[in-house]
Amino acid sequence: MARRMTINVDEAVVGCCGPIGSGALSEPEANEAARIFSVLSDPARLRILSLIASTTEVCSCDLEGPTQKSQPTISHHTRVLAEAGLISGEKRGRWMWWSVVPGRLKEVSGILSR
Amino acid sequence: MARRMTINVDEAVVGCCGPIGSGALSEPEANEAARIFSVLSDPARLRILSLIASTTEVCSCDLEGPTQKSQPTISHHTRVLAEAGLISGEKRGRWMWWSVVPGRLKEVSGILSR
DNA sequence: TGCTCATATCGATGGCTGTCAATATTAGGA
DNA sequence: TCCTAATATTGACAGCCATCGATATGAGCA
Repeated sequence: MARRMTINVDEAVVGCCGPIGSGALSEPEANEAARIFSVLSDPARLRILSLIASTTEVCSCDLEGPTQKSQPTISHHTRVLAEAGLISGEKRGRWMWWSVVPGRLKEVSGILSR
Repeated sequence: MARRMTINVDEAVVGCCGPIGSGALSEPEANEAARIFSVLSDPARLRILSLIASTTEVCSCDLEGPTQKSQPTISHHTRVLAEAGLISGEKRGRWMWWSVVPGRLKEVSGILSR
């Protein structure tokens, strides 16, 4: 049986702040935005995200090869991406399948508009 | 007299990679993209960027107050932002004036599209 | 040329995090 | 209920970086 697993998505993050050019960011706004971008500031994590975003679904086991990272490291990165609301995972049998959260990437990129 | 100062803008960064959802990022592409996002992953730096992006020009001296950071720290952050091609500075007299580089923010946000 | 002031650079430090080995957990199959 | 396989968690460590005090640079001014 399939279960939707959305791990600890911080709801407050989802609409953290308006465009960066419309008024100075408050300290909490800046903290939240920085936290999102820090999730995107790791090469391995970006490659994982791009692998998932380029298809509909990717198994955790198919991420070790392309990224050349150990299994615990992959697990760590997918968790971080999920907690940031960028991807969500579904466990089917022994396998974990990841897919991007629709609209989330657009939301984050919206921070950078003026 | 005014001089345009563009500090060490890495040209190769400008078009580092296509949208994150159109094929897996190569290792160099991921490295470059991660480097850009790491520049955006600091709260103080984001506040500085938003202060500059919300007006046409901001003096370095006007960044210490709102951010509550020391002068060396401000100088460090503006340098990092400039090296990432996000802002550019112009020295007039004793003051350094910063403004956003047109189109650069849009370029970076483009990485996050599918 | 001195003096002052805005900014830049240097050096040191504390905290954060990416990484992996070892281990735990959980699901399917016999 | 064992065994195996996929993933999660834990613990430890190394490298990076934000921060600031001290100092250097350089521009305006008298």
